[in-house]
Amino acid sequence: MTSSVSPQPLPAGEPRWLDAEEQKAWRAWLYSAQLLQDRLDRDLTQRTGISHAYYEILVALSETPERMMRMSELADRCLSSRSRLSHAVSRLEERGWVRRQVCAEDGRGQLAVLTEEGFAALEGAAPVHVEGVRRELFDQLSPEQIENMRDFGETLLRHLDPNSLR
Amino acid sequence: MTSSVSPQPLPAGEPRWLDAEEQKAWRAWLYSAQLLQDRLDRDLTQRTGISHAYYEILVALSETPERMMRMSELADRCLSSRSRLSHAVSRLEERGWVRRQVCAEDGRGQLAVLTEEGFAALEGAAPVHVEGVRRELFDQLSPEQIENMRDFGETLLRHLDPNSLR
DNA sequence: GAAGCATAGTTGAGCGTTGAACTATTCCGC
DNA sequence: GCGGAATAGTTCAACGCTCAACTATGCTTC
Repeated sequence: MTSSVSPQPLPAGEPRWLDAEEQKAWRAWLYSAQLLQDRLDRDLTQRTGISHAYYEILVALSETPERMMRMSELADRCLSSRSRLSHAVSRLEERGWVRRQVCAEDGRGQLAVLTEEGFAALEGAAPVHVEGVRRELFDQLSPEQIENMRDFGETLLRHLDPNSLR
Repeated sequence: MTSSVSPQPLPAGEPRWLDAEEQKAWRAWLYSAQLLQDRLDRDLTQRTGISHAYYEILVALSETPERMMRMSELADRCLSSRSRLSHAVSRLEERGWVRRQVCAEDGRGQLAVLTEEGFAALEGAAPVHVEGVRRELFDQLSPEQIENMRDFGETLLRHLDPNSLR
């Protein structure tokens, strides 16, 4: 958290406070999202030694034909800042799961490449991950609720990040 | 992330992989949740100097009659570990927004007390926070989608944390 | 009332994230 | 092809979080 406060213009007039029903809806979403992410991350980390953040990086790389990707593209794909991704890839390099390679077409660029060891680690973690998502999310919801979840997510994504609905 | 891997029993048999539609629903939820939390936290932090985590602590304290709460109760309310909350309260103490006070009924306990300065900081941040939640969330959704969001959240909360539906 | 155990909270070290400053390369206009 | 702007990625320092170890108080049972 930076401490520099730059007060930007807020809409004038009384704040549009949430009423009791809106509060409940907001809290239900916030708490469920935090608890679910926390539970899945904890479960995956404890069982496989791979945090959800690292898992996402490995998945992204594994889904490309050559199992490699430009650093910036990988950062976007993982909703990560470049700095954060750079640190994370360094740590994955130490584990021998990813290596860096200068990009042939652009001398400024780097490619993150998934190693065989990295792919094996991902193969080990994937069943644990999918089982967690099933157990904590899909198994708890009706088909209609799942459809609503998707509709809700896609609506928000259109607003938050128009480029992310690939 | 700890690196100690303790392989616990997974259900035997083939993993129940997600099909294409399930993948889309899962990703829509995950990305929207991450982007929304990120956007709200960033916006609040930049405009007020108060992160969402700190904001939640101040709100919890402000909602009690005496503007004070036991550390553990506050941790539960904020979906926080005790350690995390203890660190956070220390940092809020440095800002003069919270102070600690030994609990009269239980010598082991501590009360976190919201100071006048802390309350003032909260009053300044609240309009910014609610405006963010409106702009990024409620304003993007139909009444039906809002109802679905609540239903979804409450369903998950019953599974994840049966005590959290006050 | 002492021993053993449970509970409340803090501390410290290590890891991860953040935002700003920095290096290196490429692109653009002339 | 030169100078300046833009882009790609890394590094650093400060902050925050996690887990485990620790202190201190209260509870229970004999």
